[in-house]
Amino acid sequence: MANKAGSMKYFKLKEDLKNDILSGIYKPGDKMPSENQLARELSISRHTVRKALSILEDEGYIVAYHGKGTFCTERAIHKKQSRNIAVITTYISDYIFPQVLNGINQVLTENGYSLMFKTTGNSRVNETKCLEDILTKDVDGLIIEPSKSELFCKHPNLYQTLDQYEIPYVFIQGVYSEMTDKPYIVMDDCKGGYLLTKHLIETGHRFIAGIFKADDYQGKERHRGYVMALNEAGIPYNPDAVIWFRTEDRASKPRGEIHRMTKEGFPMDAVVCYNDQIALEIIYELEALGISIPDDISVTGYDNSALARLGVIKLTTIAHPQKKLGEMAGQLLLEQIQGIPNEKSKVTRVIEPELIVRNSCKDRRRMEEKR
Amino acid sequence: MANKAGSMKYFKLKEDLKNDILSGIYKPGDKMPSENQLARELSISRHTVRKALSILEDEGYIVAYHGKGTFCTERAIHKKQSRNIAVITTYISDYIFPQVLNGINQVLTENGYSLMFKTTGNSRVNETKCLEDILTKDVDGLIIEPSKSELFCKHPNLYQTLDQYEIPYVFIQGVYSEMTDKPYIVMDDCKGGYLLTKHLIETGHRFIAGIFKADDYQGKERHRGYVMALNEAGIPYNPDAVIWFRTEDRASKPRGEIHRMTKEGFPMDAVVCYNDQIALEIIYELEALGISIPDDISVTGYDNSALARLGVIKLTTIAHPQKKLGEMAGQLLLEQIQGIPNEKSKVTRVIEPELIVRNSCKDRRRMEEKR
DNA sequence: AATTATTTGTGCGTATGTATC
DNA sequence: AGATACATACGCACAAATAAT
Repeated sequence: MANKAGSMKYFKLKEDLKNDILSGIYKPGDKMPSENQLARELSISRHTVRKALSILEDEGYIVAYHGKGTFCTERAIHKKQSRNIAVITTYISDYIFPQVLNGINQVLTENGYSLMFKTTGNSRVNETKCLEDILTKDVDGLIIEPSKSELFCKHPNLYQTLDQYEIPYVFIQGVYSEMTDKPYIVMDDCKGGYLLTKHLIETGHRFIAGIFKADDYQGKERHRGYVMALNEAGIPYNPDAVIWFRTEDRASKPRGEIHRMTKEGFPMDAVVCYNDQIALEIIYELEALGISIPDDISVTGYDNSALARLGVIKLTTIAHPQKKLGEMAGQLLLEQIQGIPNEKSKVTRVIEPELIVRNSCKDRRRMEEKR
Repeated sequence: MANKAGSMKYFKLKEDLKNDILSGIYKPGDKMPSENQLARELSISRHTVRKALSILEDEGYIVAYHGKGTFCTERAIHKKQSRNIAVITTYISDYIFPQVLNGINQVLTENGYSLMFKTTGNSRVNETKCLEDILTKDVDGLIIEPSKSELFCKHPNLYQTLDQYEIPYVFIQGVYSEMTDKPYIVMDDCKGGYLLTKHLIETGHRFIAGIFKADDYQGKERHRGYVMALNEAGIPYNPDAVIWFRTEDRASKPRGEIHRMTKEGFPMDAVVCYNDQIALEIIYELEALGISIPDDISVTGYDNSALARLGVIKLTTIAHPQKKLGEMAGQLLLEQIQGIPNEKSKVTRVIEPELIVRNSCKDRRRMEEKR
């Protein structure tokens, strides 16, 4: 009897208690009213009270101790603490990623987390899939290297969902331009491009070509630094001296274009390359055309990868503290997870680039002096 | 009353019913006895029956439909299909691992799985931790590269637990000698060592030193092949010509010993090295001592890593189909997961080694002919 | 050191509501 | 309409753990 509209008393009680907890009436650690007390005050049976409490316990809001009482859970439990963290990168085995992953792995396993890895192959469709997939698992946090970071973010809604679930995330290597208010760790790629170009200018180069990646943050930034250095030295910027490539034509376009420019007699005494990989390809291409590196043309790389040190021609490049980047990302994410939400959410860290001079560039001032 | 030893009737009933389901008395889709029927037959109250059933429903073994009845869940639920797979390796960024992980990643993500990575740093204590940790998460399968695989397995009980939970696992790179009945994928390292040594013998070498890793499967196997080739050619095996090192003294011992042997005038015209990394270190050490490679001493590597191709001295080595190994491991694990358990559980695949000849070895027959 | 009150955990019996067949 | 089965709810009794007396 006495049971019409607001049926399912246990459900209503459960919801009421949950709201009381969430609104702070019962604070973490507080003792909840005893079962008998609730039953008496609400004029319902203890059995019904127990059912409601049992559900709340399953959901993690309260804990019952035999003989002591029922207590509101210490740290808001709706955060399930899976101690899993997801890492999404473009590639897993290429280039600098192994070391970055190594750094992430080290910091986070030291803190008792397990890592889940996913790769996008620099495809935004895959990035969407990865994010959706991760939302079905439960992870405490996310480190993500955006795919084609210079294009518009394709799925802001997924990041909103992450925010709703209060799953912190940290960008590395690049950021979507609309999301720069989120925590991210990048190298100052602009300054890196600037340092390389400035070094070439200071060592007597005047016709400096550039090869940059069009569809990521780093490419655009390195190009920006390249332009800054030229402007600063009063050398006019020539768009025809810049080759833009994308993920899709990575393997063919830079070599093809440099081949064409050489054949057409485009004046060049140096090439600033997007990274070490491209630099080596350019060197092979130029040497195949009978051009000597660095005697005829100087070439710079970026990242100081293993490739830069091992060949006959050792690349002048920018040091990329790969493992350090991973460690910093792990550390920043830990702070996001442990720290109070809605506070210092705009943390960003920038890694300073460092110029490494090797023998892929020639100091052309001496030649002038010798004349 | 009537309540002594087998206390907690609901618990006992829950366990009994679970066993009945697992042992096939109730098959997926079957209708379970009604609450009243169970209560009557077991002479317990319906309330107690309900409690037991409610727990089983939470655990996913049964589903209750209002007004219809309670049914055994379709696909045996105790296999929770988390679609997570764990990968445990010794290292993550070193050497050939990135490519192996790449292969695993590709095959398994294509099949809708997410990967969880853990590294041991080749420490068996860490391997134990990783396995324990993985048992707390739920994974559908496990790919593991054993740490110090030539030593006795330190935690057979953990693998037994995996068996109990019916979590399939696949070994890569090596196997604990007690567990060769488990599925694993390894290269025929013995044959690889044999091929390298045989090649050196055929090209006129007679004083062939060897450097091998003592604490893993691969090291022992490669050494075995080295000995086989020597025996076959009638060259006596000289233990003093073999340097054994372990994970701990990896960085110092091989270089130190080869230095000592050289200084002592130990006769050598070739060195078979455990892998490319060691080979390069030995080359540096020997060249620092004024010995020319390959003119004075030939050196072989193993794995055909990026290191083997990039230097001035390009290593004669054994091709390691790194990505392929990862793909095969992923494939084998998928078969274990999808296949009927207790069937073809002894699947093992061996990768054939392939000799790659480069310029770190000299053909000394020509010298003899010229005389 | 033993007792007592309080509180949660287990179990029984009953009644009513509601969905399915 | 009626039988069956699960869902919700009430009341009671006792066990076991805890804390205070």
